[in-house]
Amino acid sequence: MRVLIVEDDDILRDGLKVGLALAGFTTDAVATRESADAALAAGSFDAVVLDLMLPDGSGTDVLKKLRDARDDTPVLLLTARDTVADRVSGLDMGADDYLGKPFDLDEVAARLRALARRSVGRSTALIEWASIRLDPARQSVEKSGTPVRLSRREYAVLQALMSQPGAIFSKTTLEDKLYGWQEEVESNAVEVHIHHLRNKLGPGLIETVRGIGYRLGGDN
Amino acid sequence: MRVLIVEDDDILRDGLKVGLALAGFTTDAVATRESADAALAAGSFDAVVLDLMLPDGSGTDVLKKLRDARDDTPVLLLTARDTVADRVSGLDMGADDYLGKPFDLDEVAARLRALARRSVGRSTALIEWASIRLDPARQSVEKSGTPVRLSRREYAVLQALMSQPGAIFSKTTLEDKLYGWQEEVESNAVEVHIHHLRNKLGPGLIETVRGIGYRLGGDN
DNA sequence: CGCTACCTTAAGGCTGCCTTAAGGGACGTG
DNA sequence: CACGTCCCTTAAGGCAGCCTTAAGGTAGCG
Repeated sequence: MRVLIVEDDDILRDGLKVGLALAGFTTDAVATRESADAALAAGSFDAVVLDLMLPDGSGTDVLKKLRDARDDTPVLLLTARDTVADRVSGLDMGADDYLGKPFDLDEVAARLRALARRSVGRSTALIEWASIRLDPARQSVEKSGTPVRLSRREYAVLQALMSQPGAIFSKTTLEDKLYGWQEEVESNAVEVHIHHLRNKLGPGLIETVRGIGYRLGGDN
Repeated sequence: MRVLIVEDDDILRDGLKVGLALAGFTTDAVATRESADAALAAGSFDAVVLDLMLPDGSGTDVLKKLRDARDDTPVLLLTARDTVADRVSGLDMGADDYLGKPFDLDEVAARLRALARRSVGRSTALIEWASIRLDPARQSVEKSGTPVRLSRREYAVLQALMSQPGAIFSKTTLEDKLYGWQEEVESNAVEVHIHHLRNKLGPGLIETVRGIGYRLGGDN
């Protein structure tokens, strides 16, 4: 779950970055309209947290540009001006949700989870596949009812795979979901995490599609 | 856009009905949990506006029942208790959005539009021919419903053939689809892959057109 | 009957993945 | 502040599966 944060206030931006990281999101943060456009054009995000007031323009411009490019990435608007008219116009402009400042970090995280969930066409908050159950809100995983301790990276890999059971994720795609720009990885880290996941969750769950990537498959 | 309103307060319910009608929605309104369950089981709605406090139970029960039935209809929760904890739990329970009372009708309408917008789309482009089904998104192939494991090259050959069922593909054309311009192949690799495909998918599917190439043909 | 195009099979090489282990950083604890 | 723990990354070696190649066999076509 990779999220782009667009917020010019340094303190708020860092707060969001830290808070969402704690909630299990991978984050990239920018402060200007221009860099937001660039980031959105370059990387693929699962959601965007977008401040309306930016130094070099309005967040609505970013939103409009995104939608004009037929990009459906869920967008959560943040704004100080919290009037109903603002909300309505923001939502009708293509935003998916709206929060007025001051906001609560837990609520931002919950709304992002709801948006991401809906964007892949799923309704329930729990994700289940074979004997595995994953709870995004609690960042917890169970196998056949017994809890399994996963590290953060392991959890992130599993969540990505379970977001679309059966779909194939290339190693590059998984890296994109695990790491922001800063922290680029130049190795087989994903392979190692997959290996640890297989140890903890049993064989047969994560299939290798040689030359292409990984996916959830079979059962057991 | 057909919306189900679940709200026990008569005044609020009528207000929602009128307001949403003015905003262009078709509405059905019920007042109890039981009738909400019945309405959801019977009709198909594009969205649900759901009050949490109902005379004969909680709105969360309705929500849970809906999601357990694998119904993805977007749900907008309404509630008087507007604490952050409530919102977070509501969203993580499978609701798509959340509004505290008092709310503004325009905002309800805008949020419903945002929900409905997101819930459409997502079509899978399967290619089918005879008893073979190919899913480009998953890079998977089924024969008569049972999955068939193909290697990357084999899959590439089959996808090429199925992209235009019945059309003839020369070996050169197929090679072009399999290999970049860099890596030239000087052998009968394509023939071998065709052979493996026939083994896995059965005879009769891939026809040889002597001197010209291959194509999908016949059936079975 | 000979030629050509294609089929079939098997073997070798190579790419990509798995596995393991070591080093370093973050975090908590004494 | 030092120490221990956990986790994450990096790197190296080994293994397996796939792809290609090549050689011999078979069917179509004159």
